[in-house]
Amino acid sequence: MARARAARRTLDERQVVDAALRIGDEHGLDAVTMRRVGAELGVSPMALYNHVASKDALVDLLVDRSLRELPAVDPTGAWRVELRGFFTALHGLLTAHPAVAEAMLRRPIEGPVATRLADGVLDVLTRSGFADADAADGFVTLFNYTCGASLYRLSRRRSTDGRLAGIDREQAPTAHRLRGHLSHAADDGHVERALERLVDGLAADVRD
Amino acid sequence: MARARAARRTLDERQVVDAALRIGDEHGLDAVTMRRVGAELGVSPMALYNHVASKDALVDLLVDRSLRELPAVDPTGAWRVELRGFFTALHGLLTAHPAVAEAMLRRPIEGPVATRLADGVLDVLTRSGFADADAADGFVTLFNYTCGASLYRLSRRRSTDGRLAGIDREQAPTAHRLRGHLSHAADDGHVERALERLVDGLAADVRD
DNA sequence: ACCTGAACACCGTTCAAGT
DNA sequence: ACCTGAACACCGTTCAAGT
Repeated sequence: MARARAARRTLDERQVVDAALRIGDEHGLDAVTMRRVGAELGVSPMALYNHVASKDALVDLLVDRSLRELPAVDPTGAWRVELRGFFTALHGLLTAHPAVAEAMLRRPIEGPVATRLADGVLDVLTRSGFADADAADGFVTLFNYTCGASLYRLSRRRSTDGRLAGIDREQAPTAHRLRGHLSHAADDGHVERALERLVDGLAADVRD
Repeated sequence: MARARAARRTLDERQVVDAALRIGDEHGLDAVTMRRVGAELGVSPMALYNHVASKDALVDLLVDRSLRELPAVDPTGAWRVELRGFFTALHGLLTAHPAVAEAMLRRPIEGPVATRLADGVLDVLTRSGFADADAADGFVTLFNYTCGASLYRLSRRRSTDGRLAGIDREQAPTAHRLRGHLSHAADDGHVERALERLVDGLAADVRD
């Protein structure tokens, strides 16, 4: 009974990152401040510096932590299937955790989890007959599109009503007429279809 | 002579936005603070609020201002040529003005210039036989890729040495071997080639 | 009509001090 | 070894005051 009480409330990196992720998911990356994370953990802001080097380092850890949710690709699998699966999952992650999408563009991502995931994608491509340069180009193209698509959806969500209401019918008649389609272009189905096309487009690079 | 003297140093919105753009291009978007823009203009930070509604509004104006550099698309032109030209120019703009790229993802872009440009792209697509939904999808896909590619290059530039040095050879052998190619995937030539492919991929949507 | 200065409620981070 | 409180140099913005 004596050793169970008080629970030895020791802080560690994992708790700090989890708290930051919680706040980020709920209130956006801007809400992730050292003061607020400290408050969430019932601790002084300065206590966090015993476990993370800086605010920037905390954001990097937050990204790397959440990337763990992604399934690794099977390097021996069919490349089209693996790529579609991976980037669809990445897009799902980024739209489910907008703070991660925000963080990925504020900071270069070079954490261990990100690196391991990229390695798997590149591996399946080179094993499938892609030259090194084509594998790298294909990966980066898909990655760039996926981040862009997540950000586009995020910005739609942040927009006044998410429906592109600000478009002037006189000044921009076509954009005005297509405003509904422009909003829906961020939907899951459309993104998945675009990813499928991008993946298929890489087929021209496979050497026989 | 009497009315020429003292030059009636009146501040206006244009001067404020120009100063913000100057600071952003040189020192990044984070350096664009009301205090610093005020200092650049030799004026109190609070003077700016007579010409822009808020810091966020100033960033929106900064984006819209710099988008003016882009050439409008010719709605009667050949859609492949027009699209390639427009998105290549957009990518050039975003890499030349990193602050604009940063701003485009922090804020939804709905300014008048952005809207007019989008209208031109959508117009050339619908005139060329694209259904409304396909035109919107195609535009958004290209836009997302272009923003993503600009951010990727920006993050490479921000990286420790821009060469992906942090990749562990044991943990991620393929990524390590391809690190040179991964860095170069952000180069102009590679982005233009990817844009060309994306544009060509849309051809399947044209109804005859 | 436009500008200023002081003030408020925030930031990240340093540093000396506590246990 | 870990945590705290005060302090510093910043933010955006409000508000009363000046011209």
